[in-house]
Amino acid sequence: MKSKSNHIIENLKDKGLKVTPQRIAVLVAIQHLKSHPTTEKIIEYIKKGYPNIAVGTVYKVLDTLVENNLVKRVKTEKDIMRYDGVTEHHHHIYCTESERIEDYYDEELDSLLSRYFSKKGIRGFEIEEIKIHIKGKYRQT
Amino acid sequence: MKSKSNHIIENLKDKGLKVTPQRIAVLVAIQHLKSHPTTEKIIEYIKKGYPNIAVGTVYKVLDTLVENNLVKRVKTEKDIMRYDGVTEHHHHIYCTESERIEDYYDEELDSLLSRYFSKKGIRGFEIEEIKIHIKGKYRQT
DNA sequence: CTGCGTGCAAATGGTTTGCACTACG
DNA sequence: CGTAGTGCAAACCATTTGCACGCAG
Repeated sequence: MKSKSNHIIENLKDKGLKVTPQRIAVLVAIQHLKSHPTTEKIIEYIKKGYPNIAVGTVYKVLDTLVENNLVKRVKTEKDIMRYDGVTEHHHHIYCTESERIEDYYDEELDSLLSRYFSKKGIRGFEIEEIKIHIKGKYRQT
Repeated sequence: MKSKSNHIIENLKDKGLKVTPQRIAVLVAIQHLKSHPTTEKIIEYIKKGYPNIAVGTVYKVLDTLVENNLVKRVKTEKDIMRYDGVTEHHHHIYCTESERIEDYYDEELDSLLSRYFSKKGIRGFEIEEIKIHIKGKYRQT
């Protein structure tokens, strides 16, 4: 917990952002919840240890964090926003039966794709990032 | 236009949905607008030729169409919904400088991916669909 | 100190809902 | 004809905003 907070504090400082308990709380919440939480879930979690935080503040903090790439917004077909605390490149697995969204890391796939697109390219378009959305069902093994 | 409407009517009938002018108007609008329009854009377009349509009706029609796979919701990092009238499998190119979202078809890529995943798989997960999100910038040629 | 960040509460705006009415099949 | 679909307007609810206060740098 200490080391996590330190890491978080560094990240904020590196971006020239003021280090406030609210920002730390939001980052800790996202890391702890892991499951690409909604703003609601984040607020719910934070309120346990910090009942006075304002809802508006959480939204503002999230905006700031997204602008500074400390957190990402997750693409969804719903109109409720979800967040991702993992900043390294990764893909997402969407379960069609639940709200679950899992991370998917695959370097082999990444290099396959980057090879494919560096050869093929897209006319008039400069590719910055390629993310895969895998849709399907989890089955009990 | 005639042929388009006929095609649309068939699609509705095939799903066992009643064929109403409102549903036709929504489908025509999405096809005509092409650019993965927001609900607002769809309503704006329909009102030109059909000023009395109710906003609520358009939302209900869109829900019905999505449920019946005649239209898809487009994943976005914004909380405003966008729609896609193309039901064949395709990918999306997101421009980071504008709101543009373009379709991307690539059978070679599709078979590459399906080969890759049929070999590799994901433990405990049954893949239904793989979609690629390509993020970057359009450059003037 | 000095302004960025927060708390609070009201406002916004896309989307949903309930109900009486209409028209598709 | 009977019911699925529509129009309308009020309700909803996630998110935004404005402003006074407080704390990080």
